[in-house]
Amino acid sequence: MAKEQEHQLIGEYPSLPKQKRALQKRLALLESGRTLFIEKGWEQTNAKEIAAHAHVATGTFYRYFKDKRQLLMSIIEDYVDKIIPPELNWTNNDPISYIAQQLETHDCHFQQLGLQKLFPELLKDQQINEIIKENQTRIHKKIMQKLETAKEQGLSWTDLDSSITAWSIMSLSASIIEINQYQPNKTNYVELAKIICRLIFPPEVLEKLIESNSTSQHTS
Amino acid sequence: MAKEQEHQLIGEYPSLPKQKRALQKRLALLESGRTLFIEKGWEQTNAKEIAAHAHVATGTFYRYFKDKRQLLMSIIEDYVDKIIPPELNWTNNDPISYIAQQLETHDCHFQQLGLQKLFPELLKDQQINEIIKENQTRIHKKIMQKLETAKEQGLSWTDLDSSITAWSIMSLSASIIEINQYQPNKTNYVELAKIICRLIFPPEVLEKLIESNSTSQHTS
Amino acid sequence: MAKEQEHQLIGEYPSLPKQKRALQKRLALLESGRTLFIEKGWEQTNAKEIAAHAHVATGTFYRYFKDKRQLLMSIIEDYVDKIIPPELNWTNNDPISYIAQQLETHDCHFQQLGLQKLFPELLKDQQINEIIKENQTRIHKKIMQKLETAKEQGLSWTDLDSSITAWSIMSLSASIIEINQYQPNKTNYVELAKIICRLIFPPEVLEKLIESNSTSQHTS
Amino acid sequence: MAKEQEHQLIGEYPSLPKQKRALQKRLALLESGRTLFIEKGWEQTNAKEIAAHAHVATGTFYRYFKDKRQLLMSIIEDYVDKIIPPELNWTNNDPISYIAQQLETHDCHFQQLGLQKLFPELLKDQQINEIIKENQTRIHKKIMQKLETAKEQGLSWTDLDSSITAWSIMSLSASIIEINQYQPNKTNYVELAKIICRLIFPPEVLEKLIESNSTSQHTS
DNA sequence: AATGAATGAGACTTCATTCAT
DNA sequence: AATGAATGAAGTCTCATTCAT
Repeated sequence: MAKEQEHQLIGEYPSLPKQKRALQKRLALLESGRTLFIEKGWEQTNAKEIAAHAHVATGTFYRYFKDKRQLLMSIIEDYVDKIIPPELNWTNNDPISYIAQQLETHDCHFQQLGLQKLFPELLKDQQINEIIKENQTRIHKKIMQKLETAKEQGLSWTDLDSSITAWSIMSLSASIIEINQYQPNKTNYVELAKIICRLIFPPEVLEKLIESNSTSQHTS
Repeated sequence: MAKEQEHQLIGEYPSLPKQKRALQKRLALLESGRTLFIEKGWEQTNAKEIAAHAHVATGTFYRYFKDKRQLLMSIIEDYVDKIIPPELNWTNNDPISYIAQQLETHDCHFQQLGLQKLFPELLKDQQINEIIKENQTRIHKKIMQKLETAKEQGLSWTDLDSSITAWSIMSLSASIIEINQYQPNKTNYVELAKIICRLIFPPEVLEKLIESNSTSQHTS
Repeated sequence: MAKEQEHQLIGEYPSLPKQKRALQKRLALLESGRTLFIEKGWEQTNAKEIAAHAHVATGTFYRYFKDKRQLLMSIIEDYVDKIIPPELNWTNNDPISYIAQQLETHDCHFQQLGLQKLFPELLKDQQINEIIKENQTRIHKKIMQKLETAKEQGLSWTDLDSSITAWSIMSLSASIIEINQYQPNKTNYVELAKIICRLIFPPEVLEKLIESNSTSQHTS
Repeated sequence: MAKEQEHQLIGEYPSLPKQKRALQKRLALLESGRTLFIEKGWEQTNAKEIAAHAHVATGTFYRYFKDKRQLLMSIIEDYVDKIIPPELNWTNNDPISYIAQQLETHDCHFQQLGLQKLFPELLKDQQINEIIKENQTRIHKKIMQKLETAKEQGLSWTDLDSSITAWSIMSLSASIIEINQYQPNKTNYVELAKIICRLIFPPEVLEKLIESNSTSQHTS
């Protein structure tokens, strides 16, 4: 803001189109909201503070957001996919390292957003709840289909229910965040990946998969 | 007030009711609080309503509870162990049916309490959070020890990290509630139990365990 | 309850029973509201001020009144009959002095209430508007009936429409307030009464009425 | 702003628009304001809406009007004479039909403006109040003078106070609007005119006046 | 001149908690 | 102990008006 104003006085306006500047204020509010929600908690943060922290007037807050909740909604809108366990895709890869990497990415995103503390609050919102549920269902379906395919190809366990296995995989994926809180360790990703793989592949199959993928990578 | 508090431990009730009627009022308030919190949500319920619903005066509320939060704390105090994933003990049992039954019990308790809706609120409370964390850690330790023992006895997988496996088991146990919400089914308990067992025992071990236990049960 | 409480403590409290005290607060708020509305105007007065002026907390205001408007409603509720033109009854009286006296009473009430300034505001309220309209219609009906009777008895003009005359009488009655503002004078009441009488009685009839009433009063 | 105001008379427009387009905007705002005030009420209408309805920006509103109130003032400025009871002039006419026609004209104007709903608001404005009062006084004076003249010529009642009669006539004239609301009827104008005439002329005088005027009209 | 985003004072209201009875 | 009226801080949100472009 300081920079901008320097240019204004001199007369060479950066001349950001109105919409863009407005967009910036909106973003400032979003960021300010996210920061404060994480820092002080949802209930402990009020619209006035969010506005002040974003260096705008209270009224401006209400130009862009109906209320505090809508701000929260907007904050997570773009990140819905990141607060949802990753869609694990193990085909054509070394499953363990692939999954481990996915877990790490998911965990990083989540941590970066600092949304852990907001998560409970999010769940209260029916709309958000629905979005999350839909995504969960969608992902569950994809994972299940892959499990079925794998089963048909004789790659996976035959005695486990695909649907429950899919939910389990999702649950385990999500748990990486909690595990890292209790017991932070770089190897958690790999270890959890191994566990997830155990739910999918019998050990001998997994070995072959790793082998073949590492070979193909070698050749390629 | 200062005086009174000197005589009290923090978190204790403003006055320990010794008479029956008083105890009844306290219980009425607890029940009233639980009902309303579940029905309308924590924030949407106020002290006046809780008191009214319990057929006492607003002021009486504060004779039994320091504030609204303490009421919530008291509500869950007795149930902390029930909102925590069960401590799975598979020794000397058919692991699958034993775990399945544990899952069912846990799920039932949880559902009955209707605490799902309060859970997010609970997590905000540092004190409760700590209690939960402690319990989690304690349970994790126990499970891990059993896993280690099992490993030593050659009963369990040797390539999985015991600690992460223990967390995974806990995570899966807790996920039964969510799974039942997405896909209600009586067999979920058994299917999830199978999955948990897969993380512990190689299939051939599990078979033997089941066999021996059913035999031992026959003989006994 | 009031009695009981007097005996509880030494008994020398002003010890107004709860209800009574509450009622007093309510009255204080009503009076405070009336005063401030008249003094500063409706829009310029807010709930906080009304409460402060009545020496109660803001919240107390909202225990007794839903909002500012409801306070206003309550203020005038009891006075609705006083802000409505008087119901003129001239039978068996010296019409002029009777009407003059009625006008004076009405004017005094109105002035005392200081409601002139609030009147415009009152009219905005639909509910109040309806009450006023109903009363107006009721009074109009009564006056008209009397006019009809008088006409039948040959006491009143025969060429004037009773309904319009009734409205005119009401309008003139109400106008005393305005007239007194423009041109304050003790004789206004009598002069306006004369004018109203002119709309009802031909001069010769009026004379006889006055005469006979004054005679009957002498004899009685 | 300070500078600008120095060059302006209080109550004058921030800038006197000299160009056609500007004038049009001003008119659009006036019309927009009038419409919305009537439709939604004074308090319920805000500057933003008025501007939007006139297809100009919010800021433009304040180029033409100091504030919302000034807009209202400007709206009625041209119509002040129309919200004031008509100046009844009965000389050289059939008084009844003349007055009836005046009443109708007044009523029509008033209705057309839709100012009934704004009236209460107008009265709050001191400036407007004064204008109205001045006009009322002026009209009252004129009517009274005519009454005095009539009295001298032996045309009117001798026992009625001219001043009060004048106020009464004004009050009755104004009441046509209310009467029409309660009891809409085309003949109201004539009937009320008759009543007003009764306050001025004794029946026999009125008859003669009507006769002579109709004759004179015939001859002319 | 015109624009419309920005401002911020302040209105209204709720409710956890206290206190007089 | 019990009562419920009273408190008043704190929150949400509006809108007349200003201001940068």
